[in-house]
Amino acid sequence: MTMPTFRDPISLVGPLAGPRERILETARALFYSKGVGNVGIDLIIAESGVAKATLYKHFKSKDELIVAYMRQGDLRWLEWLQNAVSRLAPAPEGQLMAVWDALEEWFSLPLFRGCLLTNTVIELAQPEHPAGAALLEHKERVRTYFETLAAQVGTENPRLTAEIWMLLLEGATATAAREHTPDSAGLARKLARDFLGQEVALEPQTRTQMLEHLDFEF
Amino acid sequence: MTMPTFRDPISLVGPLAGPRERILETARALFYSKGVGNVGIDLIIAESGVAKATLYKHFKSKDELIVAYMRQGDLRWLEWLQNAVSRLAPAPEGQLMAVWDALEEWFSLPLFRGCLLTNTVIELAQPEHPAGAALLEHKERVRTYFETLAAQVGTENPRLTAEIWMLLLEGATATAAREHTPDSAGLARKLARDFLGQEVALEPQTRTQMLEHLDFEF
DNA sequence: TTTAAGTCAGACAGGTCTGTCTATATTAAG
DNA sequence: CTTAATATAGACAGACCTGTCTGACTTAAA
Repeated sequence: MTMPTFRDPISLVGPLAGPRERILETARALFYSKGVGNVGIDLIIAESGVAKATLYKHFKSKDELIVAYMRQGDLRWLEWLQNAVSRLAPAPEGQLMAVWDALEEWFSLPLFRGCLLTNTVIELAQPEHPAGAALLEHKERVRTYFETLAAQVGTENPRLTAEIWMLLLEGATATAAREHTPDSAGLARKLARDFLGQEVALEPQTRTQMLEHLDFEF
Repeated sequence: MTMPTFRDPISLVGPLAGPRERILETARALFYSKGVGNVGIDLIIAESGVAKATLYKHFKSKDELIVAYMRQGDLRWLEWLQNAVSRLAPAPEGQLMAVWDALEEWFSLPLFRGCLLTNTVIELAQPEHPAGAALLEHKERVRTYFETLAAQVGTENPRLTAEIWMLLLEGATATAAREHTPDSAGLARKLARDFLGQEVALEPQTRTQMLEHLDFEF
């Protein structure tokens, strides 16, 4: 009498993924595009094909699911950035500036809507919510990554360089999301290049290699 | 039998303000601190002391109230910025850089939570919502103001300068809201100063006057 | 084959939200 | 004073939301 459980063989996350993965993958797509406050639990279970009791077995509350969604976004985005930078600039000298090329790719995605974690914290608007801490940890991870890239090319002050990269990242991201164009990546690249032109103190050979990377575009 | 209508003589907007002003003032405080999605109509009418039918007489829907809230925030914030800049730098040569001092004041407000319009657009997450157009118009107004300041001090490319000011504004605002400190204003000021140091081409006398303004702090 | 854990489907309670409506009270102009 | 416009208080419908619960089904290991 009862139909056998339906398992879509080509669903988004695949039939082999467990309920937790399917929930998180569905939450990622829906939360990011519509905002965490505009997506109900009922929609997530419908889209993921998971029972409501199963969702609440894996996540005690919607808030907990939101935090898990942010943690996942944290790791996934940073991993994507690092891969994109390595792909765009195989040589270490160009990686610090290749950040802006990677961001331009990100801004060009049709579904781009700004930083997942920043958007969530703004939407929740609750200073005590654990989402705030998750956001700070994410940005600190990104800043540290920038600092290693800066140290790699021998900038005078890798910490300052990383903080400037963060500021330009925030500005370019907010601008790209608002204007629906990736142009702000080019402006950030220009400011970053000007800064490096003043601050970088390298052995002449490495410096020349690096400045070659800075010259294309803009 | 019925109590006379109560009018708090020292209420936020004052007893003389009409219902529309009281609604907008209450919406401004509540929407900004808690987010437009986390504030119900019932709360606004309770805090403003206005009847629900009156609110829906002045605003056809909550969406319309949200847009009016954004338009008000647009004009008020820009007016505040212009006043702050004029106060901080009475001489025109210093006004372009005084923007960063004004922003530092803004970031230092206890209730600061980022750009009112940007936050609202992020929260709504609806590409077709008129809030998006209101945001673009606001930012264009700000950019134009920066361009006049840049032209005032004779920068080589006022348009480019204004766009850089916008990018740094976005970055510093997002950072200050996240970190709960006004420090990002200083970093934006440094980048802005470095840019002007490269780009400004003025008669030597004006240039000297301006660079004096750039020297304090950082 | 039995058993235990995990999953599914969906009803349900209790709350919140927007927007409408009724009925009364106030205000201002003629 | 009369009248028309406006404001007030609050009930209400209809929708949506989170989180709990029941009961049946599936799966895998003992």
